[in-house]
Amino acid sequence: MMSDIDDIDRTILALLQENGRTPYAELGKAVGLAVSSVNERVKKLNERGVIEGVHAAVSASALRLDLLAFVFVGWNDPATEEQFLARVASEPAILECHHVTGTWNYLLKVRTHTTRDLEAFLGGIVKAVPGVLRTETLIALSSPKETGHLPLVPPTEHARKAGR
Amino acid sequence: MMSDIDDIDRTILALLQENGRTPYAELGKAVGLAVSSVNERVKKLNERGVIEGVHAAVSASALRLDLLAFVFVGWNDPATEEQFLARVASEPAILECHHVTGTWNYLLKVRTHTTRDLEAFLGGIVKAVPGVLRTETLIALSSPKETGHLPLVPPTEHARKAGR
DNA sequence: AATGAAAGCTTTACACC
DNA sequence: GGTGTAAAGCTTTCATT
Repeated sequence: MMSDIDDIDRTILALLQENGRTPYAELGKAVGLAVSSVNERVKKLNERGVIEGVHAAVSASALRLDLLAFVFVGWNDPATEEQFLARVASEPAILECHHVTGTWNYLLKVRTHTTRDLEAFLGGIVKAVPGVLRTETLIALSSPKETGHLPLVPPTEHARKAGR
Repeated sequence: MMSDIDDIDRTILALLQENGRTPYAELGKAVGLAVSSVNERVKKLNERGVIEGVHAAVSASALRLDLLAFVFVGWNDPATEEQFLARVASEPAILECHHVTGTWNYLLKVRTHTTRDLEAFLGGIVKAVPGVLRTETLIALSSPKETGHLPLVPPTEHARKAGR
């Protein structure tokens, strides 16, 4: 299959997920390949979209973005959705927006400096998007885990699951 | 102040958030500084922990991690928390774990291949951690926005807010 | 697909401002 | 703090297997 990801790719992905600037020499040592082979594999992982990008993780607290909130948003009129999504796209305080099952329409992950900023944000969402009827906000008191790192199951386990 | 982040730093952070491998020559052109100055600033941003790391973003769909779920977890006995957090730390399917306000204790963000894997995961959490009484799971049907990029307010706006 | 070697970039260190 | 320069390090390409 064209977009197959073998165990070597998984190891490379795991290392680059951890440190996106790991030198190819080090990746090569980890997987037992020459630098040029690693280069070719990484290039292909990028071309295939398996690697979507490399990004610096910036400290929220260093930016004083101390308030993390999850906001459920609901409406009755389906026409509300289009305007809501336009608002979501242009609002940098919204880190994530998920269409979820259950009684609510969407779940937002939002970072602001203070509760006052969050209040202003909530007012903005409800006021700026006609049709939004209700919101429910949960504040994150702490986040023991917060990573974008996907589970790259160890090669052996993966092989076992695939029935090999 | 020691950990002050000026407008030049913000521009650098915004560019590195977008592309963690932006060459210093390009960063320098964007902020009007020499390559060596950019190098020094980035070095300091790393040392100060403003940049927490650089990570490759791996495509969930390429790994067939097609199911994204938010799981609320609740218990009555406070002693449950310690074991729960140990379980969270060692479970790679859990991408995020937040201690939240409201009727639930924690909110988890979880990625699995299928509903079957999610079912196994939920059974594992409840069974493996004695004291966990209830869970509520929301499935993400789609995610119009999902970024770790923090809002780096434009320099002018920031300056205005700071009263300068 | 993988390899080593050469060429081309990028980062880093440093002397100076 | 910033700058340019030189050395070191990393990535990329390519002829070969």
